[in-house]
Amino acid sequence: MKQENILVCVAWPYANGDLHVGHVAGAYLPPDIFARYHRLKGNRVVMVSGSDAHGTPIVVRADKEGVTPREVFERFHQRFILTQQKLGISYDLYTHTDTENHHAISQQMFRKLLDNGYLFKARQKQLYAETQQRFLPDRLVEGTCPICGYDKARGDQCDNCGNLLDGTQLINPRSRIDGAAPVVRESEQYMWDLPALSGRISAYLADKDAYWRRGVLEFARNFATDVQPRAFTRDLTWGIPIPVPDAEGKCIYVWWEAVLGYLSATVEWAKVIGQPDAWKDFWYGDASDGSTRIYNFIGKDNILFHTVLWQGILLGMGNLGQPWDGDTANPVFNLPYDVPANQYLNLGGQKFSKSQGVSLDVIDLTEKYGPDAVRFYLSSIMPETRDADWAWADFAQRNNTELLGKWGNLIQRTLSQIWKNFEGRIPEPGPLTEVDTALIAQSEAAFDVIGDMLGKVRLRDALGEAMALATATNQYLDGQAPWKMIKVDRARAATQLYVAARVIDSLTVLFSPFIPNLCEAARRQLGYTEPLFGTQFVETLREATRDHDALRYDASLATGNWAPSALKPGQALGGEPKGLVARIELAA
RNA sequence: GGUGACGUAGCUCAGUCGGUAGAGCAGGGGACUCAUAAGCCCUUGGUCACAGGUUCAAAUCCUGUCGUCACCA
Repeated sequence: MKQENILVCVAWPYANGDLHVGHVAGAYLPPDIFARYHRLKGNRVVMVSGSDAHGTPIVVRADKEGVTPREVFERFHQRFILTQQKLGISYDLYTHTDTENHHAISQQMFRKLLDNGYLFKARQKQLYAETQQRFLPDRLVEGTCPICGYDKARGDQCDNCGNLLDGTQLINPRSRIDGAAPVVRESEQYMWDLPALSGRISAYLADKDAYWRRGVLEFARNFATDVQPRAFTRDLTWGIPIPVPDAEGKCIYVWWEAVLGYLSATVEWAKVIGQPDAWKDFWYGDASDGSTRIYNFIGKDNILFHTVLWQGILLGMGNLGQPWDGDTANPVFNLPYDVPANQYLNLGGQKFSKSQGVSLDVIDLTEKYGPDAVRFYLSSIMPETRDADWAWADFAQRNNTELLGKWGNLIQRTLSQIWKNFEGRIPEPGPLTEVDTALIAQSEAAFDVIGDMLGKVRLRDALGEAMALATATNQYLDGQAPWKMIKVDRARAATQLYVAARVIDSLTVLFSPFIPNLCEAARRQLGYTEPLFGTQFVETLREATRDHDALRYDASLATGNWAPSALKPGQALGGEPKGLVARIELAA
């Protein structure tokens, strides 16, 4: 089969607070499962993301703490790297938006849109904080609602009556940072002529019925038909300056350069691996036969940006060639093939909210329970169709009954019988009975069935299907009872245990996108010495004026294949089998 | 306020083009013992948010209400 180019784009976390399990379940774990599957299939996978470094909230936080914005975002960038490394989110490149590379490409984006006629100037009224010499985002202003009179309405919305507001409408506005009254100031900004692109965006959305999630598509179409021009620049101190003369203090609005990160990070990845043109295979490669695909994994709050606005940028830019440099030879960008947005994960029925103490520290969780217990639970309740809920009792129960009871115990009961009765070597099978071949056939078919689900980003279903095969194997063992057979017909018992071991071998691959660590460990117990996957590492990447840390993935040692087991009789187990899955006992 | 999505067993969720409601877990019972008292078999349990409507037939289509969520210069 033809090797496919799969670009896995992951939402860029904003470097202003820690990641919690809700983020992980919604946006970070799904792409990792997806990427691991495609790597096993032998496809060329690049998975990119990074920390979103710019914007006023980071500046405000920095001011509060008396440090620079760079210090704030660097701190969270390091936390994001650590968190995702602990969970095993296998980025080919996890970078950030304050690199020279990203700045340069963002400025190219601005120039392309300007040169292509999609940006125009307009004067805007905005609230300006004289005490801080800074324009204030609407959400950082509060005052009296002009509609209902509520005196703690925010500039973007009134929490009392629910109406949307413009910060300049507030009566007695005051800064939520220091309480000082802001003033209205006019400012000239570049506006993005999104309506000029709406026809092409709608055309892009027209043929997605077959495979986009319905809610995502409805949402996108709804907006694509009626778009307004949007501010493309802001008066910002911490951002990417626009590359035009006399534009002091004007930066590209954070959202636009953040989504551009998907492109710039792919470019950076290509540089880092020493093949500077490799990114073009994904962004310019022939996608007409479906063999080159771009996926964007996000939470439901980002749907608009990733199904309409980002497409608008890509269409508006056309390509990354620079007409002002005489480079017009490049073709147009590929647009995202699918945007499998997830719903939210709540915690014990409440929304995650750090300020109200509703949060779960991911680093802490992985250290206490191991990454795979967390990955398994999040995968089995993954909010693919609607909001889901993290319930502690459910977490422990699923771990103990499914991951441990069905899967871990299946390995343990099979291998320990082999260890005790067959000198720790995979036994030589005799003739296979109908029951044997039926189970093996089921395990082989599972690669297509589960692969199909994974390819369609139905991850929760795929995990359930793998677990069903584990159950079938447990049923097989209970029906065959090799522990009895060993006493009367050693050869038949050998066959039974071989069949079970062989299906387990297949299951270590089928489960591996979800619970890679447990599967690698199970394979070592089966006697394999080579890993399915590569390894993650943190590398400091150097540019001319500054360095940055990035999370990377080295696939050179990976040997996994999305293919049924070819387990060899006689293979020596990797030592006496020991339980792989830890029981979780919650304190009462 | 506008737009969209969702509301199915105690819990987490499936239900494709309308045809007498499903799975896993929890609860109850049983046979076994290789296995981390795990696994296997059987089983209780639902007026499919509510109210109307279309239809021979609606969880499924339409309208309204309530609730939840997201997005909206």
